[in-house]
Amino acid sequence: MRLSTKAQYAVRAMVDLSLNSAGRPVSLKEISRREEIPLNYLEQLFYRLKKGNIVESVRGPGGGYILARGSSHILVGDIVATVEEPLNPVACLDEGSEVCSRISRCVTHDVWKGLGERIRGFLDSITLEDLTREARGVSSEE
Amino acid sequence: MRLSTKAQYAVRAMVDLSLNSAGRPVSLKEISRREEIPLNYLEQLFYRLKKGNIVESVRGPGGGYILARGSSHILVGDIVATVEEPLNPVACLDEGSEVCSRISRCVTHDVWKGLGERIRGFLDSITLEDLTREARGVSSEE
DNA sequence: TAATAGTTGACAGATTTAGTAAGGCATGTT
DNA sequence: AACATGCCTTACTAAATCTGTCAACTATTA
Ligand code: FES
Ligand code: FES
Repeated sequence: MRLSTKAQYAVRAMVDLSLNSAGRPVSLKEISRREEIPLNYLEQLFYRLKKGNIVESVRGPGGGYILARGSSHILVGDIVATVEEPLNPVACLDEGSEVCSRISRCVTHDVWKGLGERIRGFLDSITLEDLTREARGVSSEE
Repeated sequence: MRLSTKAQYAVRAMVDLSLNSAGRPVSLKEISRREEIPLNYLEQLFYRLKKGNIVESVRGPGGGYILARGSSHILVGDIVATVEEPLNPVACLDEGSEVCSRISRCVTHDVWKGLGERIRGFLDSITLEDLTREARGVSSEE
């Protein structure tokens, strides 16, 4: 029941982006340095994030990425779902999949379905703005 | 964010066990046949389930497994946690692990921690009895 | 036109998972 | 006592997934 590092990296990178973008685009190079995430790996992640309409890119010198919308409208669940395709606990929930077993029409199916809904529900209850605000608070504390 | 087949098999097998044990022990051979789960694989699972005090074994001919306590006191979360050791979404929650990054003392950490708690909370809210009852209902419906 | 920075696909190494194999042990039956 | 049943335990392998790297390309701006 592990989240992939993709998801962890993506969320951290998005917080970093939101935190350090003062109107201007932020390059992956910067994020890579600050967050210690391999640049090439970040590229893959942002490729997906862009296709998921979570960020927009600005090409050329001085370019980079910017948020596609206000951070209060970007949910952690969006980021995770975009980068880690099917957020379902079991394969049969994915799309055109068959039932896993015949016993009583698979009672356990509903359990996993409910679990998936809880997971999504929780991650969708947190916005990028929440994390950014918290990050600012934490770094000035102590 | 996938559950291992271990967890899926284990829960299904436990429902099967609870459903088919009328006081007498149920052999893994039976469960294996009914649920179409490889016998050797089941043995591994029940080895753990026994160590987790969820089932008890009866050796010798006519032996098998029985529930260690009433099905209303066995939580789905117990089964999953026993068979799929650390139920945490990220490694740093496990035990003696280091912090994943230094940015602002890792804001995302609390998110994953909360997620783990939700997952456990949900799975702990369902008992084996719930599933057994449902299984009985479903098979007679329709 | 040269430098910057994003875009995209291919690929390899490491790790994890799923499943198999095999031998041993305990218990009850004949 | 011998045998059959069925649990107990470890070891191993094949397959899938995950993580990260490489390399070549395209668009933009100074
Ligand atoms: S059919 Fe979905 S868990 Fe069995
Ligand atoms: S330290 Fe736990 S997620 Fe970063």
